[in-house]
Amino acid sequence: MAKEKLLLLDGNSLAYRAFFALPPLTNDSGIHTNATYGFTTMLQKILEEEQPTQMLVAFDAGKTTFRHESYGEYKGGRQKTPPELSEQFPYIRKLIDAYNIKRYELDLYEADDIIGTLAKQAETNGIDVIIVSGDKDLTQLATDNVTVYITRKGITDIEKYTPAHIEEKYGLTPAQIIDMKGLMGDASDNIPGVPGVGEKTAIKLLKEYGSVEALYEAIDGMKASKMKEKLVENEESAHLSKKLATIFTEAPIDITLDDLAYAGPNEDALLEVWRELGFKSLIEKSDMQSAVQEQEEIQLSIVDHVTAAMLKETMALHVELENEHYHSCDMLGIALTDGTDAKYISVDKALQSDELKAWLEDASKKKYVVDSKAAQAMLARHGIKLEGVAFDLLLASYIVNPAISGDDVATLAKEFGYTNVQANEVIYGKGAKWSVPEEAVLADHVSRKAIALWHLQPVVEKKLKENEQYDLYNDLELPLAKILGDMEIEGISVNVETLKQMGQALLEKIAVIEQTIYEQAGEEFNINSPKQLGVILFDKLGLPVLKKTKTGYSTAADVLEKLQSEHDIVKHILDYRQLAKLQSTYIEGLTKEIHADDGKVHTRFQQALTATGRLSSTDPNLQNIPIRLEEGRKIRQAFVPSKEGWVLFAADYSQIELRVLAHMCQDPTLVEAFKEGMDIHTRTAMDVFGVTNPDEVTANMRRTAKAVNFGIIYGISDYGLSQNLDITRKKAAQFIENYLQSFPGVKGYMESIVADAKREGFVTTILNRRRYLPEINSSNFNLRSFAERTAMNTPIQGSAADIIKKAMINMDARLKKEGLQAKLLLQVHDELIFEAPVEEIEILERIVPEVMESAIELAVPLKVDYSHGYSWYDAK
DNA sequence: GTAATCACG
DNA sequence: ACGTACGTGATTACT
Repeated sequence: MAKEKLLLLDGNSLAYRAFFALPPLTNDSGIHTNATYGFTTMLQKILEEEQPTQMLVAFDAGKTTFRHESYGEYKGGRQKTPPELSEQFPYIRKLIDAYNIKRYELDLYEADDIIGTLAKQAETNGIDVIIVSGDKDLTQLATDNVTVYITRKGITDIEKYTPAHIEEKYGLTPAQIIDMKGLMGDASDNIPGVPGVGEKTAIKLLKEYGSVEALYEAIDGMKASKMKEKLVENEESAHLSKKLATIFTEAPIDITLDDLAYAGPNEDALLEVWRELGFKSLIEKSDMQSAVQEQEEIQLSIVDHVTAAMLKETMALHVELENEHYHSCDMLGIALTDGTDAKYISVDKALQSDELKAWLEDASKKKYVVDSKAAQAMLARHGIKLEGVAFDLLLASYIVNPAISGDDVATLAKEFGYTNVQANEVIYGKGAKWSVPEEAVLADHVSRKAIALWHLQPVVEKKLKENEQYDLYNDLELPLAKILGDMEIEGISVNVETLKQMGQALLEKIAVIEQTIYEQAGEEFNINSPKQLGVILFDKLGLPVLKKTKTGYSTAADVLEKLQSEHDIVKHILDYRQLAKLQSTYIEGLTKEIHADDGKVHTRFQQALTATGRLSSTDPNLQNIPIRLEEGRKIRQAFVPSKEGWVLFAADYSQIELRVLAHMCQDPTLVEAFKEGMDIHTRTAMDVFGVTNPDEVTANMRRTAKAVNFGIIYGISDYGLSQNLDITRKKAAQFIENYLQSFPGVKGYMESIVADAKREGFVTTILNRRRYLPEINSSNFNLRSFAERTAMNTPIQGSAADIIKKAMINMDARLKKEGLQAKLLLQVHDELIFEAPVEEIEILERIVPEVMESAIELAVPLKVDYSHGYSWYDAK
């Protein structure tokens, strides 16, 4: 049998090390994970390298130890453990348990003492011992059979202390480490030592005298010096300090070496904890991922013929898709359950069944689904109009907590403690290994999803009601999903020819600029590579470096703009960048997304993604089509109506976020300004610059005021404003102060919303959407400041999102009621884009502003601007 | 996969 | 003193 090897870990010390060595990390639920992650990687590495036969992690027990009896101030004056670390200790314990590693703590004793005691016992029994800690004190335990591993700066970087290494490093024996600490003390443990004696002096003294005791026996013979005085004066302290630093190797532990046998982790439990903590890279690296989570049996039947008897009044329905691109991918299967057994129906059978089609289209038959919009869009491609969605797990989870990420049923289910369903990755694999399994496996997986939905519907709805968010979910998000589905399915026509011509013109221009840049640089290089560009600009041409990134020089537009006067090449690079962006993203990228069959693009609006409640748009993103610069704006000429004689109609909220702010803070000046229909940036300029007449406000003053207003919405900071306006921080701070003095209501609101967030842990919008801010009470300045700005911004941005969502629902109803052909196509945060027959424009001009302005009544009026034209470009 | 950049509100 | 504007998505380069 191989020689036994005992690994002893200092749990507290390693957790602290990991916490301070790694940047602040959090998982999807906002729990900090830097200590747990560092601890885990360290553990993984050491397990692999050492292959121990026995293991234990020791922890410090409560606050007081036997050392406090002889010295009350022991470890006094220590900083309180940061809450971001405290919250991680339970997970570290969970991790250790999942590894099947013994952990131990003992009242009145520190982890050191437990480790010392066990190390001694093991050595007596001829077992090799390795001790791992971040605390050098432990090196006193080193012997020929006991090696002490101390982590260096990182956590996986380790220095191995054997007696020989200690001799080499300090010229001392391990036992003399204690004497060294007795003389020099330890600030972190509040051990006094002898003032004025540091590491160097302590080592010198010990080389000469051997120990603290021997030193004091010989002290009379020492020649008079300042140091001798200090030593004499602090003799008592030296002895006490040595005593405190001595690790006790006779602790009354009630575990034996036999209890410490280590035979490897419980892989399922470990994966479970890793998933909870969001250690995706570790899960992927490990070969445990294939380990199938223990699943309860389910009752399911694969049906050949859908009968009316199978289709109940209320059922969980799952439509399994190949991937997230539901406008183009395949459907893999369908499962239904009413809480008894589950029915799995293959795609072929499902599409042949008129009974199923009728049931799916029957609004009175209630369906519990996940991602109703995806199911709606997929079924629509097969001529089935999904109706009667009564529960959508994706949306409900998002409302409970928008930080919950992922659209996999397994991921969402787990948030609510339901685990009887596998992650897609487990069933299909990922990347190149992705494949659809045999039907039995697929049927089981899809059925489990339906069963999960059935179980979760009451659980999640209860949670929504507890948080008073059921209305937001049921009356806003759920009906909105269907409207968004209709919009996506409808799509918007894009003229390929227009794009093609623009692309050709762009390519020619780009080629010319490219040559000019190469000439001015004196060589050819990849202009698209910031790294290569940096070398040309800052090394070769010697332009001044104004800003750096983590990896090198910054070549971002704001930096280049400041360098324009330095060299002609800069302007050309800016032009190149602008045109290259248009070409790659908006000409080539957009063209790829045009469906060949209808000449349209069908974006996907992500409804359960943003932290604030906004939508986002992907494949293609239609919410960032250029508008600010004329060259880019022309891209909009390619967006056209789908029918002859139709036009595009666009309506946007004017200053919706500032109006929301006015409503929430009730600042009299701000409210009044909106009620009187004033230009809000001019009004702000008057207050910030102290002028009484709007005519005195210059264009520049208004521009500055506009930036201040943005700053207010974003959670103002003087630095941010100074960067934006390219002014000094001091000036920016002055503007902010002027603003807050002029609008005391805003100041009060900002203060109270941050205070609320600190108390409740979350902020809310007008319709009670929540965003949790776990870092609002962090002791880390950056994290806390970020959370504070978020607390100020989210209610504003989120409430604006609430308003336009409500407007979309009301608008959809209104279009139906009026019997119009006009269709809503796009939403871009504060604007709605429709297409309509030209003869309906007059009606739209009347009803769209009316519906949008009355979506939610605020303390200030909402204002909507609108226009129409043959293309999106012309609807300005 | 991450970083840098840039498009939008 | 700390280092920053809020919220997104796509492309490219590079490891």
